[in-house]
This record gives sequence, C-alpha cells and structure tokens, in this order.
Amino acid sequence: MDISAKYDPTQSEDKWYAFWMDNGFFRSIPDNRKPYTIVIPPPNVTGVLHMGHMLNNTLQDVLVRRARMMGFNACWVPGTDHASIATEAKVVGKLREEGIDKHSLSRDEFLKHAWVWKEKHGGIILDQLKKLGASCDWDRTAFTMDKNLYDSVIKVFVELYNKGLIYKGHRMVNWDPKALTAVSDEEVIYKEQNAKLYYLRYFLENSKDYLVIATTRPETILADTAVCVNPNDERFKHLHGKKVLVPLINRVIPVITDQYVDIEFGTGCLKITPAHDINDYSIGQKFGLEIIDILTDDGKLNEKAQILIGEDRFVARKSIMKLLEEAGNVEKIEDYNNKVGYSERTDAAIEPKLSEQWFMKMDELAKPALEVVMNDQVRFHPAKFKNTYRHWMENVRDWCISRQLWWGQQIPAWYLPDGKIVVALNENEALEKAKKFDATITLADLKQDEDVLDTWFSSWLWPISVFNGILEPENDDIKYYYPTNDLITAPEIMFFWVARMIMAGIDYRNEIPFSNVYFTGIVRDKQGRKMSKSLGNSPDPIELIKKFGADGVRVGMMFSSPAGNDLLYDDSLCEQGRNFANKIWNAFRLVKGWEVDEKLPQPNYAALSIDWFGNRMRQVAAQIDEHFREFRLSDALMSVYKLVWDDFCSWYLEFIKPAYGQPIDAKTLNETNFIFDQLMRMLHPFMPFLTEEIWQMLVPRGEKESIMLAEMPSDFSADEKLIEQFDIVRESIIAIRSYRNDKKIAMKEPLDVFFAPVQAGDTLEHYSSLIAKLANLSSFTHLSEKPEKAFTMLVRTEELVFPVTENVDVEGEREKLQKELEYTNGFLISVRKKLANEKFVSGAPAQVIESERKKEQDALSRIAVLEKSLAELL
RNA sequence: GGGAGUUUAGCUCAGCUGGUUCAGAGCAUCUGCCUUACAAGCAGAGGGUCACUGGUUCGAAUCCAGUAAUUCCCA
Repeated sequence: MDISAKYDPTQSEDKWYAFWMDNGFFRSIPDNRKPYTIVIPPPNVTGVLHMGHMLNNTLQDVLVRRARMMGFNACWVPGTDHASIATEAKVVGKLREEGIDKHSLSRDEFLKHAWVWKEKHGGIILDQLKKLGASCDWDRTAFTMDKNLYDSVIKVFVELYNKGLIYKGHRMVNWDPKALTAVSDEEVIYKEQNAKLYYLRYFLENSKDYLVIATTRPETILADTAVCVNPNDERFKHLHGKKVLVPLINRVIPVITDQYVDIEFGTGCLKITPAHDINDYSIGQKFGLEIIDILTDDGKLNEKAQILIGEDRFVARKSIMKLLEEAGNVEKIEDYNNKVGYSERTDAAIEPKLSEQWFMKMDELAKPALEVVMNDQVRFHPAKFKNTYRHWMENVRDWCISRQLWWGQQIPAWYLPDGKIVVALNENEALEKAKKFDATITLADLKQDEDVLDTWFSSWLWPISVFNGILEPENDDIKYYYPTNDLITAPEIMFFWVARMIMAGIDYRNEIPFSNVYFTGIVRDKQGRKMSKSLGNSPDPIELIKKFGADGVRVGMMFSSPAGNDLLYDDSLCEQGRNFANKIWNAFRLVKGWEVDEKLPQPNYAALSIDWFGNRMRQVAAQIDEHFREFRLSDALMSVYKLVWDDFCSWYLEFIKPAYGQPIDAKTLNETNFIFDQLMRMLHPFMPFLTEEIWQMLVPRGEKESIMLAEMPSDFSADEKLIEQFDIVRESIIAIRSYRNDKKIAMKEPLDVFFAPVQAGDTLEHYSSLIAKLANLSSFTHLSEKPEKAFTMLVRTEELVFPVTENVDVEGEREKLQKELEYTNGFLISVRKKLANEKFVSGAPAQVIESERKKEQDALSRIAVLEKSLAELL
C-alpha cells in the first residue's frame, strides 16, 4: 500500500463525517442503556463561530464521544437561541438599509422579516460545528422560538404568575436608549471612563448665598427635586429646611438631610434626581419627592426639561454647561474617573429609567439552587466558582424579564379597558378570565401586552424544554434524558443561565438539571487580550480547520485549557496538534509497511516490549480515566499524547522494529495492530477523524463498523513494578546515548558496554536484548573483569561500564564523579540527620520512615560505586 | 468601596489531605543528526531562592498572618 508521507486531513474529514451521519451514529433514542446527555449552550442566531465556541464545543464533543464509547447512550442536543435584542437589532438594521422603518410595519410583518433573517443566518454556527466533528444528534436541533419551546415559555410564565412569582411593577431599570428596551443587570457592562466632575452653584431662595454640588451629569439638574446633605455635616447645618433654585429653570427645591450623603465626597451636597439615578430614586421614595423624568426613550431631553428640548443627552451635557457658565453657576470643573454602564448588546450608555416592567421574584427559587451547588449535588469545575455563585445567590435581586421588543415570546398578559390584567395561555382563555370581571367584555376589548420576554427566560428552561418536558412532563425523552449529565459553559453566564437553569430544574422537575458544570476559560490572544471583532485578533475557525485540520485544531484548543483558566491562543497550539496527527500517521505508515513472515518466531525483544507496553498502556488508561472523572481534560489529552508519542512511537516501535527490509513475525504484528487499535480508541474523542481513518485501514472492518462505536479500553490492570523496572532500561539506553553524544561517537558505531548490577538483580540482564538494540551495542554483558581503562555511569543503582580506548578527558570525568559523590554524601547526611531525629522517628508515619531508610541504602550503594569508580579512574 | 481568585523554568500550566531522588509537564531554547515511518522529524542537554516577609512544624511550593503585583465578580 502506498501511503502519503504527510497526513492530509482534507482527505478524511468530510468523508468520515458523512459516513457517521449517513449511518445515524449521532442519533440517540431512549433504550435500556444508561443515558449520557449534554445540552449545548445554545449559540445566538446572530453569531458566527468564534474561538470560544470552538473550545466549548470541542470539550463537549470529547465528553460525548468518550461516553458513547463507554457504552452510554450518548445524546448531545444542539440548538440556538433567538437572542431578542441582538436579532431584532440586526433585522431593524437590515430593514433600514432597505429603506423600511420598523415602526411602519405591523408586528406580524416585522416578525415575518425576522423569521426570514433567522432562516438565512440562524444555522451558520451549527453547520460550522460539523466541520469541527461535533457528534450532535442533529435530528434534535432545537430553537428557543420553536413551537414547543415557545409554548413552554408561555406556560411557565402563566404558572409562575399564578404562583405569585411574577409581578408587574414600577422600578428603576437599565434602559438601553438605542435598543429602546430595558435590559437586565447582567447585561450591563461597566467601563472605566475619563469624565469630568462639574461643581455647580445652586442659589438659595431669595438670597445671594449658594451651595455647591458636584455632578458628572449636569444635564440631569433639570430633573432635580431636592438637594441633600448629611445631617451631621457641620458645614451645612444652616441650610436645613431652606430651599434652593435649580439653575437656569429656577425650580424651587428643598434641602433635605439624610445619612446616605458621604460627607467626604465632592462638596458634601448631593443633588437628588429620582427619575435618573437609582440611589436618588430610593431617597425620593423616602422623602416623597416629585419624580421628574426629563428624557425620552431614545435618550433626548423632553419638554419636562423646559430647556434644550429635543437634544440628545450627551449633546445637552455640553449645551447646558455653556448656559451654566454664562449664568455664573459653574464653580469649577475637575477631571474624574468613573464607571459608566453600557449595554452589552448595543454598547449604548445605559440610562437608569423608571418604568413599568415585569419581574420575577428570585428569593424563593434561589435558596434551593444555592444549596445544591454548595453541597456538590451540582459540582462546579473548577470548584472555586462556588464562591462567586454563592455571593450572587445570596444577594440575588428580582429579575426584570420584559423587553420592549417584538422578536421573542410575547408576554401572555391581556389588559382590560379599565387596566385590569389577566394572564392566560391564549386569547380565549384570557377572555374567559376577563369575563369574570366584566361579563360584557369581548375579544376586541382585550389588548395583549406589547412586550416580549427576556431571551434568558427561554434559555433557563433549555435542559427541560428541548425534551418537551414542560408541555409533556411525562414523555419518554424527558424521563430518559433528564437530568442531563454535564454542562460546558463560560463563567460569564453563570448567573444569566446556569443559576437559573438550576432554579428551573428544581422548580419544574424537582431535580437538578445536570451533575457537573465545567467552566471554560476565555480564549484570548497571545497578549492576553480578549478576542473581539473590533480588535480583529480572532482567527477564523474555519480557516484554521483548513490549515491545521479539525483534529489539529481540536488538540490545539484542548492543550492549554485547564478548566477555568483563560486560554492564550496561538496558532502554534494548532500546529502542535497537526504535528501530532502527522506523527501518528507516520507510525501507521511504518506498521502498515511491514512484510509478515508467518514462519518467523517472535524475538525475545519483541515479547518483552509487548509485555511492557501493554502494562504501560493500561496504566495510562487508568490515569486518563481519573483525569476525566475530575474534568482535567487537558491533562487527559496530555497523557494520551505522551503515551502515543513517547512510549509508543519513540520506544515501543523502535524496540520491535525489524531491521530495514526485514519482515516481521506475525505474532508481533498482530499484537502491534491490537495496541494501535487500542491507542486509536483512547485518542478518538480528541481526534475523531484521524483515528477513524487509521482504525478503518488497520485491519479489515465491516461496512457499518466505526471507531466511534468501538469500546473504550477499560482494563486498568498494570504491573507497576514491571513498568518501573523498564524505566531503568530506558534510562540505561538514554545514558548510553548521552555518552555517545558527549564523546562524539556516532550511533552507527557499535559499542561494547558492561553492566555490573549492584542491587536491582538481573534487570539489565533480563532486558539486555532491548538495550543492545536501541543503543547499538555489539555486546552488553556482565562485567567479569575490569577493563584497563573504563568509565562508569550510574543509572539509579545500576552500573554501566564503558571500556575506553583513546583520548579521554580523565580530569573532567574525575570532576564529574567527585561532584556527584559530594552531592550524594550531602544527601546521605540529611537523610541520616532525619533518621536520627527522635521527633521525626516517633512522629512520622511508618511509610515515610521506610522510604527514608531506602534512601539511605540507595545513597550508600551509590557512594560505594562512585568511590570505586574514582579509584579505578586512571 | 465590598468580595473572591491568582503569583512555581523564557511561555502556558500540573503539583489532592505538609515528608528533599518533588521542584514537574508541554511548548520554546541550545547541541548533534536529511539514520529509508515521520525535518510537521530523530537523539541528547541546559533552565526555577516555588512573588516577598514572618510564623506553626522534626520537616513548608504545600498550613497561618502580613506585604506587593495581578485578574475577576459585585456595587
């Protein structure tokens, strides 16, 4: 067979993905195996695949593929969420380009456009995931606006409303003046800014006296309804009970006193603007102050401002300062750093705004959800995130769930003409309920709430709703797949999503939604910057796959992503993955290229190697299993990486390799094929394509056979002692190679080396055929007679003796030995000191004392050998 | 401002309940090799006062306290 010297991923990726799909290998339906379930964190329909998705979905695929090979009925449910704000913004933007104003359309017309947009763009990420090898059950692909999921959201809303957990209220919300909607606290990003602190004079009523307040937002003075000072502030005692004038518009407002005011900050006088600041709002409530809202929904001043009407808030800030300067109200202006909230979706500066919104009570739901994380029913990986979780859950606030948008689940609340509200599953039910208030009412009299629900109000039901467990709580799927097993997601959405899914799971199914949450890090560039479109520092994942192969990219992503640690992405990681694929490919070429001679007996060195490697492989399999159980996925990959590259390629294959052009015996080849097969299985979750390609060609396979359905090696029995002894063999070979390197003796030149076992019995003798082979020794025998000139090297306590023929650096050698001897002596002293210490001997566990005694013995033998060698050195 | 985390080799990170052949891994570096599986490679080597200071202990990278730097969350 002619096999290319370089592995070409393009030859295998599409082919095998199609093979898996055509045979329905990703499909999962309930049966009598144990389920293993992951629901995808639904990417947003507006997105394209970015590096974060690559990491996240690689991790999920690794877990799912492994579970499948371990005999679980593995089900990975893919899907997307509708992202109301982001999608609506995209659609509005697209319509604007076409010259259509959203408000010229009816709700239904607009939604038609939105659906068209979704159909066109919404599946991009999912298609891209296929390139990565994602083994999702595509037949289950879900979307948060699908009928069942939509209806689930409505049903949950109605039920929670009836339970009194959802209410409508006036509250200060985070208003996005660009998207024209409220956003939740979690959707506000605070950014540090260089701003100004403006010191403004407020004159006392009928007086030339004034007080000075400091503000970052001078335009909001037009909405002031009081000035507040700390009652204990001596400076302002004379102002208590007085009234002052709002500059420019001369509204008379009272001076009030409250402990809230920080005497140290600014001037100690605080203007109170209840409509435009959350803290001022609560003070306003306390003192019964008037609330004057001077801003329009899109952030312009309205007629209540009296002046500058129609100006944008930021423009108005400049204009009003000019007016204030002219009027003599400006004391001074200072530079000031403060934090301003921005909308995560539109990047518009958030405006605190008083408005009527729907809220969900969180206290009751949060309690059990906190409990299950703290007691590890839901395990967080890494566990450090439990702290953050607890902190949030203990200070949780009610969730603002309404959004002033059209794209999403419309709130199932209907208003009667007199303002009464009925909440119902549909119009007809609403009418029935309304009739209880007023029997004459008709459908035409009812008006449904215009707003839709927060997207997260769909997502929090995801692990249940994808199995239709809200509408049909007893269906086969939900009973079989729920609770799911693991959730892989980013820590950023711990509150948006993870916490709320746990709440929903407990409330709706009385069961946690998953047992493990694996938090990935953020993918950053080499300089540690977050990847972003604006910086242009994010590579296109599809291009990467083209360049390095899907397997290479997967390995690259996995390599430096210990859970919860940010990943500093660099192309060289994927390159390493690609190189690894090529390495395996070439190992395969080697094995595949051997001629078999059926009559050939198995050489001793091959039998020894196979025995060792089998043990080593089972030992590493056990380590990998442990890594997976602890969600140390990058460590699991590293273990198999080293097993394949170092143990298998560098040692095993070199040991058993027949001389060039020589055939191999059948027994060794069969056993090697078996080992190769096992290795491919262990590697398959990380590198699905390459392993399938090789596995299929290794030995003849059936038409419907696939490595992805093969059993994961689960024999973990390993002879640790044999492996340890074998390490001495490898170290001996390294020592001899190192000797060659030092002395510039080419590998081609055969050497005679002797060994003189000191303690470890016949290890070297037993494995002498292997050592002789890899170190190219013409003879490797027990030292019977000391050569005239010789070097001695120590491998642990084994002695390797090299007869010396020519120009030798005796002095250099003596120095080396001397140094080694000194170190060992020092070591011996420290060990003996310890053993002589009463407190140590009485306090330390027997095992530790035992190991100290062993160290003492080893040091003694090494010293003996070193001294002998020194004496023999001429 | 409140809370949490991090600080170990040039880089990215392991190091669980304290025990000096535990100071590790991968990558990078250096030296020598185009040795017919692989230069996307092979062989070999070097590299760290475990942030700093003090404490507990027979013994500290590991536990405690303080300091510094840094990151994140919340306000």
